[in-house]
Amino acid sequence: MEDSLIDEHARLLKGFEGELQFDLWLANERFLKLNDVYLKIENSTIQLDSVLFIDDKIIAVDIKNYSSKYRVIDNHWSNDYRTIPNPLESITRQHFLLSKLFPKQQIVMMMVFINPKFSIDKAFHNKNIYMHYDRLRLLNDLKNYGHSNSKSLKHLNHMKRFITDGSIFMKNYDFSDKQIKSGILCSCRKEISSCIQPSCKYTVCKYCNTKHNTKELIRNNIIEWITIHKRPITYKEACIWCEGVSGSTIERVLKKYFVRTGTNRKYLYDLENNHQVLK
DNA sequence: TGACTCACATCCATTGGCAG
DNA sequence: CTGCCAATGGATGTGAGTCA
Repeated sequence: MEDSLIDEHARLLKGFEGELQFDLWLANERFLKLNDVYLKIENSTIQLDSVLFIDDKIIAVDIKNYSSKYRVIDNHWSNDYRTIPNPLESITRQHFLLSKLFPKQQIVMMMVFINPKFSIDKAFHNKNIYMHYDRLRLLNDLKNYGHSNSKSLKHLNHMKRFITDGSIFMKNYDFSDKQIKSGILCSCRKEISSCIQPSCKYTVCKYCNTKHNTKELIRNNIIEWITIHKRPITYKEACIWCEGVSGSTIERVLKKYFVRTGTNRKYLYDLENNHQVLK
């Protein structure tokens, strides 16, 4: 593969990981939601990482998985390796195009910088911008909009009419499991299987020192697998995916946190609230 | 048909977490 | 600090499906 394609692939994979992380933020919420949608509106195409439909509001969330220190220079952001256009400006264009589908006052634009390693030298004054430590504030803000109802479903169906396949953005990238490594990931996206100690309820990440409940760590990794593959997981697949964790523990996690379907040797484990992910 | 595999279920010694 | 209890991994058993 050409270097530029490898870079592009790494960039897309990173963005994808950010979206998965955001899914975990909302794992216990019951909002109508579309992930990674491409909308064709009057000959323009926009990509939205996540769209939530809560009461009469359409909440478009742009998820950024930047992982370094940025400086604001004029209308650009710079780190040690690159300079990018101010990402906040893309929101304006998305808002403008979305306002052709829905009344402006019903559209909420949000941006989430989900990676703990991201920092910027200027404070944001927009309350709809969230940092990695703002999960609870974001959940609280979403709940203040109400809950998903028939109005939300109507909006979702209206948006679906404008969905395009996104091929102009994605080219021919393949995110098959061959390219995604197994193992337990911390919220800092480092592989921490080696940090899991036998008989220990908690696991401390050696990279970011975050203390995790081991079962919840395993649960989140399995949710990630289900999100990636868009289907329930088998016991064996969970064992392979959670490399380094004993089969007994994986069994207990599957039993405790997931819904089992199928019969005899064809058991599948799915999310308890899978219906909230509509795509 | 029998050996093998899979997906648990059960048991048990060991260990960590935490209340008192 | 101590002791209780919950959680752990490993060993073993079981029943159903697969394959030669």
